[in-house]
Amino acid sequence: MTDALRSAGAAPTLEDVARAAGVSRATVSRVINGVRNVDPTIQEAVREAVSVTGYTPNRAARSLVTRRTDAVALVVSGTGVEPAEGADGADGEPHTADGGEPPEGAGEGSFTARVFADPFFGRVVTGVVDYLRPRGIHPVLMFAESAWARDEVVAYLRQGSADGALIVSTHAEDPLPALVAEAGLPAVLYARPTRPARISYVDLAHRDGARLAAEHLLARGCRRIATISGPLDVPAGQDRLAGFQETMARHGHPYIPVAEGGFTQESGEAAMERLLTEHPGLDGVFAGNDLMATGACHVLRDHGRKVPEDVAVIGFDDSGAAAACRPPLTTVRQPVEDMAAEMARLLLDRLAEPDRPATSVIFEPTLVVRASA
Amino acid sequence: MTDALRSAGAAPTLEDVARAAGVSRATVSRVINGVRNVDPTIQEAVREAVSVTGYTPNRAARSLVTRRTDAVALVVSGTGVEPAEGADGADGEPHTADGGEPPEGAGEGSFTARVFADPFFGRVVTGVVDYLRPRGIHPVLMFAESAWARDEVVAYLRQGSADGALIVSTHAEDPLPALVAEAGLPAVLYARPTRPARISYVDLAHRDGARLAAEHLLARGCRRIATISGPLDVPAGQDRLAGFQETMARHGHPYIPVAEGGFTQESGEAAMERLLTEHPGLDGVFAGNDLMATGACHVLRDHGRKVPEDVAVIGFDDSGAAAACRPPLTTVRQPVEDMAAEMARLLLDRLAEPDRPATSVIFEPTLVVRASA
DNA sequence: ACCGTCACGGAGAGCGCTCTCCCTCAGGTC
DNA sequence: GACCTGAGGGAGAGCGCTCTCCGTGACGGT
Repeated sequence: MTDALRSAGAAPTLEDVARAAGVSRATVSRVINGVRNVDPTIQEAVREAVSVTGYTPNRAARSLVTRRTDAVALVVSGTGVEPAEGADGADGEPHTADGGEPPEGAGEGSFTARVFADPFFGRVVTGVVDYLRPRGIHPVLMFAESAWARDEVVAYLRQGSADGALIVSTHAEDPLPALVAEAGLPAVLYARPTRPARISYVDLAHRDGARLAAEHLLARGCRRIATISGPLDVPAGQDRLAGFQETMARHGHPYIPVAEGGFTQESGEAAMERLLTEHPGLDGVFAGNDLMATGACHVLRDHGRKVPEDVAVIGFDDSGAAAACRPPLTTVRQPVEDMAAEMARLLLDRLAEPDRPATSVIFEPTLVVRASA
Repeated sequence: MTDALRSAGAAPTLEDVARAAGVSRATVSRVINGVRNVDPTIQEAVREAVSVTGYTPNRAARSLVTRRTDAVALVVSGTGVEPAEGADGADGEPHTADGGEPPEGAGEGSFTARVFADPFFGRVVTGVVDYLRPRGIHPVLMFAESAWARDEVVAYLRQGSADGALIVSTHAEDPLPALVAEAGLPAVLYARPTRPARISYVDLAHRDGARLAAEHLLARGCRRIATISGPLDVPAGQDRLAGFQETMARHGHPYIPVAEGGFTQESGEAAMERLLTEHPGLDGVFAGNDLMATGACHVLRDHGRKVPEDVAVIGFDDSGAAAACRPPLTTVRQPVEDMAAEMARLLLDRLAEPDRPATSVIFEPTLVVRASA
């Protein structure tokens, strides 16, 4: 009758299974977790009892003793407001409200909305999830765009609600990596932290990617080349620009017109307009990412320039936007999914061996030639 | 000295705080959870002790007793393979490697990758997160594209790893809603389930949206109108088509050429090509979503048709793709973020009052007029 | 026949928290 | 003064699990 009550009421516990199988709790636990040797006959009996009772281990109880949750925080970090001084007007970071209170915000302008407007994050999620899933780890989505949100992330980890964090930072000067590192919480970053910290990360050799783009443009015969850079307060933006300028200089083009964008299509359009006004004769453009390259293509066409005949355009990332663009974009591929998976791998390694020192893995970009250049 | 050891070693517990404040565990708990009256002086002492010890409540321990995790599963459900055309095979479950094994898959073709290729999901996440965050609830991202994955989701919920589920189904004949409903697990769906189930959902009045599009095209003077439908095994695809045909019929256009697409840009391109071959004279197109509309615009331009002068194009969703398209798309807006937030609200309501009956909330679409029609 | 040495199962002590009791004490009330 | 009341605080029993011990019995070497 206890069984009857059980099946009707609360979820079955280890105790119930043990009783049903005629063994002790410990044995059931051993069978379930596949640890130590258990007599095959008993194993069978336990499995039988498990399926009869419809038992599912209670995660909270397990976590309480193992100190593991099999969950990791996947946090998108950035700044909602936090002035990002340095760069002046073109900071590309709209000023939203950012109090000490949890954000009640929603809609178009919210941080979360902006984040997912970029296909980049979807790719990160894909890479992370595809790696974590077969390993039984679940990602908890978090955003850390304000001081309040950052504290929440740290608290979340300290509470042991997640075993570690995968942090994708959209901004330099992001305080989160330092916070997490100081607290000694296991974490891995996407992109090198601005200030060095004892924390692992994966990154791309942005300069090499920009070099690839420059060389391709040059090899194509372009001679009046300009670039639409990403935001200059983001390392990726800086590095791509620097690498591009560097290579161009080495090939005898010490001066390259630059228009700063904000990694969005609209900002790419605006930047292209500016470039076109000041340098109507340009015949090649390297954009800091595909979204901006797409915007550039639109503007070029609006101005009667054919891509690639009149102006060659190269993007960066090889995101979905690159293939969707007309013409399809020649672009520098960033293997985001692989990088995200590696990030997850580094974190899991670290969790397995807490003493393991921080490491970094740098990926090499490749040129994907399509129609735009 | 105990304190010294504490601060160096393990995380402080309630016990530590209690000792520091000179009260009992129960009192500290009361202060932290703000339940019952506690003397203001003692409250202050406890808060002080909390900050001195750097205490953070352990979530697992709390969950163990409260039976709440303050986490919800945000699950994207669907089937491994997209096409499912013909829609005859009725089973809706295309045959993928759908064994008992966890998927090790990754990259371009993986379910997760395809999911995030569509801006739609980013918007759902945005809506959900923006609603949940201020309420201290965290979303755990899950995918349920195979029998294995579905079982995992159910197990996850049964384990009490999450308090409930928000399910976004990409496919009709998706078995997950039924599984979850049967198990009596709290859940809310995005889009009405194919087979009615005792489960709440939010949805859009797709037919009304399609009517808006039809009327706009007609009012514009289009007379040779065709449509690119979404996949016909998805309710949203069916309803939008049906609503469109219905309205057109009512206005004296009983026959409307239809090309079925798969909600992707490429499928929109292919469908447009087909339409153009068979009906070169068409002057208006309604696409089942913005991605396909964007593809249609590309193809139309490739064929020398000006949008909207020669052919008017209307999309559906008002996703980021609509504004990014050249020309910007006139489209039927689906307030995804609001709908997602509502979905979260319904779930939280249900968790607060478990007996509350299942409800549904239907949103009305609106027409957003831009340049393409 | 004896003593390791395994292989295997059970007992039971927690993990850190919440929450129900129960106790105490101040302030009425009759 | 006896009694009630309600506010405020403590004790302690678990929540369901893991894991360290320890006990037992089978086996083999000497």
